[in-house]
Amino acid sequence: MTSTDPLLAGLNPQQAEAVTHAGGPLLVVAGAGSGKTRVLTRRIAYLMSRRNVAPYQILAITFTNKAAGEMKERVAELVGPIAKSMWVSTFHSACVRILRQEAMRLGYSNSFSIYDSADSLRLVTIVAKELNLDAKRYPARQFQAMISNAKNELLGPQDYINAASNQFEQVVADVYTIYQQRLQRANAMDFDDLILKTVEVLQRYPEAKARFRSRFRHVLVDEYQDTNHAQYILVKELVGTEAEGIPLAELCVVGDADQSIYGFRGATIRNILQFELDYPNASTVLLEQNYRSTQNILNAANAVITRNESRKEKNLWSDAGSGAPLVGYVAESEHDEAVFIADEIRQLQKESKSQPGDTAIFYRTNAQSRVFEEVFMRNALPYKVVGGLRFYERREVKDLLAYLRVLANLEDEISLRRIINVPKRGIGDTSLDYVDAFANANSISFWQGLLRCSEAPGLPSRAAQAINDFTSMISALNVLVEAKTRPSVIVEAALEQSGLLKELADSVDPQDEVRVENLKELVAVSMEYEERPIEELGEDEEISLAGFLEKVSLVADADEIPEGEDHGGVVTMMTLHTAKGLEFPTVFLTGMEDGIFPHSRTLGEKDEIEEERRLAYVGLTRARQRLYISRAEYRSTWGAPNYNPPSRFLDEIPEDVIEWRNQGGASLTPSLVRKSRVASAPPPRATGKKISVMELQIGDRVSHDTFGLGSVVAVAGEAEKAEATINFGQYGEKRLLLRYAPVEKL
DNA sequence: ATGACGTGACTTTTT
DNA sequence: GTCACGTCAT
Repeated sequence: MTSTDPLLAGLNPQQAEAVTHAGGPLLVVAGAGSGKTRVLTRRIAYLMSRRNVAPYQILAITFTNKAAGEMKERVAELVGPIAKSMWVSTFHSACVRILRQEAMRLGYSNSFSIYDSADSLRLVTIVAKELNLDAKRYPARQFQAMISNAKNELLGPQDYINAASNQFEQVVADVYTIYQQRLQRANAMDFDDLILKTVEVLQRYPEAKARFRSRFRHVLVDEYQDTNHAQYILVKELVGTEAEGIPLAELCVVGDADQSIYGFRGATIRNILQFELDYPNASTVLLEQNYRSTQNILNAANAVITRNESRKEKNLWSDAGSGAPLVGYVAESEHDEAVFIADEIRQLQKESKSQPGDTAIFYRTNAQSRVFEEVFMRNALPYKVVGGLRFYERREVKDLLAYLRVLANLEDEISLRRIINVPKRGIGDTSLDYVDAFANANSISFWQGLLRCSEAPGLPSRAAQAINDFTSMISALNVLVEAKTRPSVIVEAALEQSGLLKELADSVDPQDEVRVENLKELVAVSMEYEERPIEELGEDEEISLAGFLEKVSLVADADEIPEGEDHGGVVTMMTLHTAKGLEFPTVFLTGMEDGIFPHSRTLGEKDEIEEERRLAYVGLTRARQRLYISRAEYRSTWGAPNYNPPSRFLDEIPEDVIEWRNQGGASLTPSLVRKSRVASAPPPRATGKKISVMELQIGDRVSHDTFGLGSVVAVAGEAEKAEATINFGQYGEKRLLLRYAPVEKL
C-alpha cells in the first residue's frame, strides 16, 4: 500500500480496505486484538473528511457508553470537533433518543421512564400476584426471563398467545399481556422495549422510517456477534432494502464469532455467520494480524478456541515475539489464590515489570470478587471492582432516583410504590391495595388514584390524609420540573422535601453515614451532568431531568472502569463478560475449575460449553504481555468447601507455552494443618453480636468494609460506647462507634 | 403499620 | 453466608 493519505498511515492492507470500502454492506471479521477500534475510528474519519459525509449522517453503535465516548474523542482527534455531532452510542441509548421523539405514536409520552431489571421484576411480581399465581410454582424471575426472550425475538403479547403451545406458556402469555399493559399505563419501558418499540415505530410508520433513513446514511455496528434478533432487525430497518425504493444506508459491521458471549440474552452468532446471506452483495474483510499479545498468549488462546466444533477456521498471528511463558498456579483454596496474586503483583512491581494499574483480574461470577477484595484490602493494594452491586443499585440511591423518576413521569407506578412510604409515612400495603383496586376499577393510573384517594372505598381516612400529604409534596416538587429547573436543583429539593436526607442524617447507624455520602454523590453526578460542554450534546439533546435520568439508567458496568492508560494506578477486577473489548499488560485469569469456569450450569449442553470456551478465549486474549492462570483445589461456595476438578480449558492449553509454579496435590497436608489450627481457636460466631469491643490505640491500622484502609487518629469512650476517629484517606476522617462499625484491626 | 425473627433460595454472565 | 421475603407479635 503506497498511499500517502495520513488517515491510512500505519494500517495493514486489510485494515485500509475496511477503512476505504465504499458502496455495499461490509463485514469486518476482526480477530481479537486486530485493531478493529482503530479501523472503525479511521473509517468514520475517512467518511467525513474524504467522502464528504456529514457527521449527523453517521450512526455508530458500540457496546458501552464508555466505548462510544472514546470513539467520539478519537475521531475528533482526527477530524476536529465537528465529530461531536455524530450519533455514537449503544443500541439502547440510540433507541431512547429515537423514542424520545417518536414514542407518542405508540401511546407513550416523551418523558417515559426506563425500568431496569429490578423494576421490571417488581412489576412482574405484582402482576403474577394479581393473577393469583403461586410464587413458588411460578417464580417471577422465570416470567421475567421468558418475557425478555420473547421481546428479543420481537414477539409481542398477542404473538405469544398465538404461539403458546402448552399450559405453562399460556400462563406466561397472560402475565406478559398484563405486564405490558401495566408498563404502558405507567408510561414506562423496560430495557428490551427500548429496542422492540423502536423497531415497531420504524415498521409501522413509514414516514418516521423515511426520516431516519434519509438522515443516517452510514450505519456502523461494533461487536456484531453479540446482537440479538431484535437488534438485527433494527439495523435492517435502518439500512433498508432495495424493494423500498429509498437509497440504502451504507452498512459496516465489525465482529468476531469466536468472541460471542451473550447467547444467554438472545445474541446469536447467526447474525455474523450469515451476513452474506442477509445482505447479498456484501463484502468481507478479514483482520487476522494481532497487534496486542505475544505469540505464547496467542498460541494458548488459539489452541483453546480450536476445540469448538461449530466454528469457522481462522488464523490469528502476531509478530510480537513469543514473550514470557504463561504462568500456571494451583492454590489450595480461593484465599490462597488471592494471596498468590497479591504477592505476585507486588513482586512484579518491585521488579518494575508491571504496575498495579496495568493489571486486571478476571473471574467467571461476580461473587468471586469478594475474596480478592478482602486480601487486597489487607495488603493495602489499590483495586477497583467493576460491576457487581453498582452505585446506582444501592438502596438509597434507587430511592432518590425513584423520586426523580416520579417527578419526571407521574404515571410511573413502580417508582411511586417504591417511595410512597420511604421514609415512613404510615402508608402501608393494605392502603395501597385499596387505591390500586380503585384505580383499576376506574381505569385511571395509580397516581390519579392517589390524587382521588378520598373516593376510594374502604380506605381509612388516616391513610387518605397521609396520601394527600404525599401527593401535595410531589406536586409541589413537580412544579420545579415543569419550570425546567436545573436537574441538580431538583435533586437537592427532592432530597430535602422527601425527608430522605433527614431520616438518614438523624440516624445513629454508621451505615447511614455512607448512605448520605452516596446521596451527595448523586447530587454531584447531576451537577457534572449539567456542566458538560455544549459541543458534547447532540443537536436535539437538552439538559433536563429526563436527560439526567436517562444517562444514569443506561450506564453499563464497563462504563465504570477507571479512566486512563494506568487505570488510576489500581488493579481492575471484573467478570470475563465485562472484560470484553479491553486489554491489559498483565492479566490473571482465576477460578479455572470445572463447575466454576466452565460454570456448572453449562456442563450439560454442548452449545453452552462452547460459549464458555469463547469466554475463555476472550479472557486469554485480553493479555498483552503476561498471563497468569490459576485454580484452587477447594473453594468455599456458600459455607461448605467444595473440591472442584481442574477446568477442562486448562488441558487445552499447550504444555510448551505455560510454566507451572505449583502443580498442586502435594500441598494438601499444610492445608489440613492450617485448617486444624483455625479449628482449635474458633473465631467468634459470624452471625452473633460481638460481646466485647476491640481495643484500638492511636496509630493502629484498621480496615473497614466500606472505606477500606485507615489509621486511628483518636479514641474515646469505653466498652459499648467506645468510639474511634479514623482517617480513611480519600474518604476523610470518620468517627465510628466501634460496637457497630465493620472495622478490623490489622 | 411496623419491626423482629426465621426460612429459603441463591450465583452464571448484562443492557 | 447473605439477602429477600413471609410470619408473628407489638
